[in-house]
Amino acid sequence: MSQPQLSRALLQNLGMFRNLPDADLDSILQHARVCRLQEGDAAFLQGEDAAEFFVLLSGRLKVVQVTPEGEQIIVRHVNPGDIFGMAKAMSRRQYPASTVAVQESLALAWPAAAWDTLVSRSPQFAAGAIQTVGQRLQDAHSRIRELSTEEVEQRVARALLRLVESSSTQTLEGQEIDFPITRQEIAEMTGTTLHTVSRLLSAWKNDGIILSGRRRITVCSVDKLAQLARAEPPATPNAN
Amino acid sequence: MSQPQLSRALLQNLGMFRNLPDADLDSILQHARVCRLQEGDAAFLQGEDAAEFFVLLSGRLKVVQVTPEGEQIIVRHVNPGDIFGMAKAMSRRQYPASTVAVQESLALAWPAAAWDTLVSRSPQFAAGAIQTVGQRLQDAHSRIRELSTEEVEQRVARALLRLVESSSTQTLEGQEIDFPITRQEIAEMTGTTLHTVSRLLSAWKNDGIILSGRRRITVCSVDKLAQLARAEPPATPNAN
DNA sequence: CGTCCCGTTGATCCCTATCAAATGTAGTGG
DNA sequence: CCACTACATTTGATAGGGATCAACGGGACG
Repeated sequence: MSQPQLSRALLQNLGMFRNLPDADLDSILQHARVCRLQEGDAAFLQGEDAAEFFVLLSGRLKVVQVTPEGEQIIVRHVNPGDIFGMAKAMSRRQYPASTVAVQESLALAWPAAAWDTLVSRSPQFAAGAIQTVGQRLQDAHSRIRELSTEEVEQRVARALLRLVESSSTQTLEGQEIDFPITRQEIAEMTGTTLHTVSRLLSAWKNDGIILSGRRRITVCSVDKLAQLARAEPPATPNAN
Repeated sequence: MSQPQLSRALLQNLGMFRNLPDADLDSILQHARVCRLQEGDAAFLQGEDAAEFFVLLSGRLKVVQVTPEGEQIIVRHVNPGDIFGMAKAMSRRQYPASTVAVQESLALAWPAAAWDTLVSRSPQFAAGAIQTVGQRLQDAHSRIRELSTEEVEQRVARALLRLVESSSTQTLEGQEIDFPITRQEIAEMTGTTLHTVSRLLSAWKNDGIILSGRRRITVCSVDKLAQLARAEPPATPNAN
């Protein structure tokens, strides 16, 4: 089991691992398993026994729930540096969702038991975990608020903005989303259908707000998109 | 400042406070402030500085967010034994929502600083907090899934079932929800309008599934309601 | 006994899901 | 290098679930 050299540098800037002494970090790294994922591979599946928790080093994952009726929704995306699969830490037996790579990814995995060790060894780690979960709870509440009160157009606009925010690259034309994404997936993020998403994106493409190809989206005008996300701009923004 | 006698018994069965030595519990109780709330009173308001966290001893609260446009949504209800207002523990400066009594209530409040003391004194306390927040995150994801994929009727049915589950009393006619609740509030829980809720409840009343008066709801047939929550029963459930 | 809320019920409209094809685009294997 | 296949996207037509607009009725409380 000769692990590749895992550097402390991987973890020590990762929020929850901050404030841990180097010795602890080293010991933690020794128990880590490296987890390589090709696009489409799952780190784990909904309902599986929550045996491990993970940190994403590189790439991008989506967290997916399937409803009893077989529909999918995307709960969130996992970015490099994020912890995921903390089910056991929340005292869940099984993972409540599947986590799937949307591009080639690299993660570290630890046996769930290691969690308790970490928490008891460092109150800061526990505090970091609470903060992380708390942030996700905030995000979830935001989405609930949006799903409850906003129209599809605003929700889709907001979803794009979040993607730009969390993982996009500046290009000549604008901010390009770093990983391949389909209309179907955007629909699963916003509680609508791929048809409606397609129509919206087509309209926005006509207005020069975005560019898009197969599984690629570039946001040209973040401002106009933010405008749309706020509210329906009254067709005539006042001759002013 | 002669506090009423606060018994350890109030806390020691409260999940997060379990596993704390009696001496610690006593010391914790000494720093608690008693917080009495009349119906309609707020423990704190959205946007206020998160100076305290709370435990509800008796009564019932609702956690409410207002959107930029002034619409309200009910994030969750707080039941006796629940912790609320943990914003500071999640490193939020301000409370992200208001918390308002829907009936006369009694709570304990601690200065936010006490949180860190608790976490560092007891890893179990930290673990309990993570579990609590994790459970709420699960619940939030369930709601997102429902808002994304289900129809209004199912969502309202499910909301009623949850209320029955968490705070109802068996009466002659069925399970009566313990606190006053309006159609408007149910609408705010389910992302719809009071009109639609009223229509649904009227229909269900006709079918003998519920009884309702002003701000009062009794569920007579939990089974039929669960049926409705699952899916639209095809008008003819098959002559079987 | 009047006023304030809360609840009920019509009528109408419109956003968006659904149904149905056609077109485009990558990848594959011959 | 091209035909073939699988998957993504686009676009039209249609229908329907709920929101919205508008009144009215009824119980509680001062």
